[in-house]
Amino acid sequence: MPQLDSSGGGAGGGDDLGAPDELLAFQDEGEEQDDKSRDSAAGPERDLAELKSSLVNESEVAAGGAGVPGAGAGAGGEAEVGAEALGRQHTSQRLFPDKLAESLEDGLKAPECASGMYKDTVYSAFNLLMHYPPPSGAGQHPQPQPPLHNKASQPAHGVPQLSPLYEHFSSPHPTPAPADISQKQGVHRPLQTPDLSGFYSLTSGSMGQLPHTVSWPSPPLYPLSPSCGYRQHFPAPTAAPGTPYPRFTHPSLMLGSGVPGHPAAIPHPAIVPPSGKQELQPYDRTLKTQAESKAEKEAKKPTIKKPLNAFMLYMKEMRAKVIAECTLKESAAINQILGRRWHALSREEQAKYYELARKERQLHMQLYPGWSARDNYGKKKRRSREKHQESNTGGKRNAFGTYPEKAAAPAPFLPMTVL
DNA sequence: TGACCTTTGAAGTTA
DNA sequence: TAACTTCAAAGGTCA
Repeated sequence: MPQLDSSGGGAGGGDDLGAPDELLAFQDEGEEQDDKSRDSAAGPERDLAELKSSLVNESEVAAGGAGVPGAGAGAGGEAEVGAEALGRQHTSQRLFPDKLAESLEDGLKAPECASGMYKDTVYSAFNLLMHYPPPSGAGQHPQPQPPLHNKASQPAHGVPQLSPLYEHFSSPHPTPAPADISQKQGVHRPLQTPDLSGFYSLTSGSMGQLPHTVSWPSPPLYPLSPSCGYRQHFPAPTAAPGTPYPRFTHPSLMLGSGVPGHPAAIPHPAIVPPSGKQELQPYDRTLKTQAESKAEKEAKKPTIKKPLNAFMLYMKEMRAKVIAECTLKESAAINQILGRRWHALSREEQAKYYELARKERQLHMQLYPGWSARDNYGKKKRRSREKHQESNTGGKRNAFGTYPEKAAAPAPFLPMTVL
């Protein structure tokens, strides 16, 4: 049983952010330890074979109209997938009629996909993280944090995405941000610990949002592979001698255009305009009423993204690897593989990501004390997904991602709740 | 152009 | 409090 939060409060020194589900998940993991041991012993080839087998079975189900429940999920170590995943796999099979299975088949055919599947899992980011000082640890000099009254009061371009924390650890150039910058530049919400500032950098996914006005050698700085966000293999930026390495590693440093003395303001990628469209030019704006402008302004408030959970961090790290190994590109297919790999991970391996995710949540809380996941509710339009699900499965997906009407598998976390 | 697909986990909402 | 819903990443796909 991994001691995520109970062993001295973890690396973060706080149990408050330890997600209950982590422990629950591990409890569940513990019950499946035998299965996982068998999985591990069998090696990646077995996993792939099962995955492939499941896909074949799913195709058979699709073709025959009625398959054998559970057969598609494989046997033995895949029991966890079994009934619980049946609904999802039915769904996926339904939604990716042949393409998904085909793409997965193609990917699995690649020898490197099977051979390298579980090798060389890189946890360098986590290892670095483990040496990371606690956010509000002893010896620090916490600065007063002005409360976050509302998002409108935030700097319009100062919203980091927490995942860069993770990415930053993989960076060959962990550039600690100067602690004094936040003070000099009127940072809205300084970090408690200057060390933390070094873990915020621009993410891969939104690099294109950076304006070209930024005066540094842009190409080498950003992750070239938007799919993985890795930075560790990127060449060092080639700046002129004496040119300071561009530092935008902290949201406090990513100041908006309204900040005096900062012509090269950098909107952080985590600040996602809801529409993704350019704002109206000033002369266009005159055409709008004040009310409309106000409403528009409200709608265009920067979005603070949710911190990534353990699985998301795992996906972010492993996605590129899976893509390279399996020559897959469809995220849906890749995510299926990653989901299975995630289940195949040992508890210790998963614990690393849980801990990493806990760190991200800690940082997120420190940076945005007033932020709530609720803030982003409704920002994504779910057009007719519910309708699709209901019509196709006869019911809504429950909290465990299953469809109770079809998959009556017990809740995986039930044992822990009993305990 | 933007929702959908797919995955798990966290957190919010609802009954 | 259990059950349910939404969002987080990612990129191809499709309406």
